[in-house]
Amino acid sequence: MNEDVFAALADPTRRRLLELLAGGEEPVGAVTAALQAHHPISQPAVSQHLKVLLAAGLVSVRAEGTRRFYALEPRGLEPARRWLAHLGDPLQAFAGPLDALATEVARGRRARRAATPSAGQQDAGQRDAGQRDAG
Amino acid sequence: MNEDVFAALADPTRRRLLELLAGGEEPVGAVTAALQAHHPISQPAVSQHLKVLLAAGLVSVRAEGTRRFYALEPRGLEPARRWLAHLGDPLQAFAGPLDALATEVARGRRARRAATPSAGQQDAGQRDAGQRDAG
DNA sequence: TCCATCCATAAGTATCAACTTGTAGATTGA
DNA sequence: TCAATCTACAAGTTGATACTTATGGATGGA
Repeated sequence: MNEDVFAALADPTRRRLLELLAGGEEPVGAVTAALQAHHPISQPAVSQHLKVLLAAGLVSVRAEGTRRFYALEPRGLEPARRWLAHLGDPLQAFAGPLDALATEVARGRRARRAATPSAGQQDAGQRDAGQRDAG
Repeated sequence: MNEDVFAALADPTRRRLLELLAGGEEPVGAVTAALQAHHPISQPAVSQHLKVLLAAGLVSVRAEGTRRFYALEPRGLEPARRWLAHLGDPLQAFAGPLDALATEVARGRRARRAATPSAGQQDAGQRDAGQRDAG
């Protein structure tokens, strides 16, 4: 649900946590021990990473006794997957959100093409970044 | 090539740059202008972002005159795509890399069960990494 | 040659993020 | 009730990173 998914995935420790949870739900202590087998890390640090993953919708929690079982939430990865897929299929992708940007870029191309190359094109673009060709 | 691909993708400005370049190669000035249509950002900042994307293998450059054309490098996204795909297919994925970790997790469970904890709690678990229970 | 343009690098700042230690809340067992 | 265990929160530190302005190198036109 969150487009901060990529930010959550940026940390290698968090990616390792997701890999661990891909095998099934685990309590915090178990994944902490698993991480510690690789490199020293404190239990609060793991809790904080899990919190980030939870906020990003990449994991879910279930309490049982004193333990909290975290599980991978596969649907949370969909925004990332979709974004990557669309970037490979630029034909129809990003039509909406990129509309304005595409317009800007297209203007740049036109400017370059039609340019009476004596005048700067981008300087105008940078300074005049207010005008919009909204069309 | 780089597993820092996720780190490169973590920044929204860099993602927007990739979206812009998905429409075809563009010189720095054009993408700078496009970004500036959204929010103020300096040209050096854009250059720095492009440098990060280049290091991550997500874009390529081509010099032409005074301009440098950046283009999306679709193959650079493959590690990210693959990682996401494998996480969705946990059945066979990560069997190798996660083997050791899974072992650790299992050992942690056993340790918790069998442990005679006199002092530390899970600290003992990571130090204890010697006993093996083949059952 | 001189100047303008395009872009990258340098240097400095400020915000953010990952980590630590310490501790508190919740649950379980004696 | 008391002690032990599991986990999250609080506060503080440190390093990374995203940004700025200033500037330099390269190219192209007059």
